[in-house]
Amino acid sequence: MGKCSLSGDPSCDLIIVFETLLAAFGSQNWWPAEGPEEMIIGALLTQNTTWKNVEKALVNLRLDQQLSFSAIAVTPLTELQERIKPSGYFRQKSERLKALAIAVVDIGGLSQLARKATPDLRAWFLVLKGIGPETADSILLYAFNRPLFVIDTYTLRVCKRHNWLLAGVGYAEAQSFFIDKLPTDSALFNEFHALLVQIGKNFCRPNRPLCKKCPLNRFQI
DNA sequence: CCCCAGGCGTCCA
DNA sequence: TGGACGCATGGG
Repeated sequence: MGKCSLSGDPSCDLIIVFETLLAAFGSQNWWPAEGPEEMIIGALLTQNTTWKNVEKALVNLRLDQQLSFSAIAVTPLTELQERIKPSGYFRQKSERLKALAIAVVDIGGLSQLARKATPDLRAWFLVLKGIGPETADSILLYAFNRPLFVIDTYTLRVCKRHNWLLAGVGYAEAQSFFIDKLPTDSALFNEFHALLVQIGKNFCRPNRPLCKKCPLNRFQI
């Protein structure tokens, strides 16, 4: 329990924010996927895209027995495009997803990847086109159980709306804001991020003033 | 009609 | 190094 870095009030700790969110929304049990491969595929498809549209693409892939890297690695690009079309950017995403699948297959699967990735697992993913910091951290946290805090548009928006972070703050600084104040705990990071998405969806619409009903209002500066 | 969604790569100053 | 812009479908 660090001292309060949110507002100067020692009672106002990020852990208290977490407890408040957990009480408001309950355990989220993320990521919504059957296994690590499905999780990673979903992570790529959900970039700047609603999860509802991603689910349609995942259904298409599942029905065609294509919800695995081994299948995607050898599927024709045009077929892959048809399956993932509902999740948008299908030309870009199909190329990137197939390249990722081939890379994973080449290294011998996810368990081999976890052992052999150099210089480390995060860097291995970041080299691939279409995998940036958020997608890489999501994969590490939700597929590999590594304690990295994921920063997405919801998280950034919530932090800035409540004045925890300044408007210009980017990914790395926002990530430090959380990991520097929290115990290194992948289960905590997992649940916390999922809860921040919930608060973002429900009480933090873009280009709008602070929502009066937001459960986090007592943590403002 | 508008804006938005669980980003990222490229380009340009 | 950082801010615009394109990518694309589907929903409110």
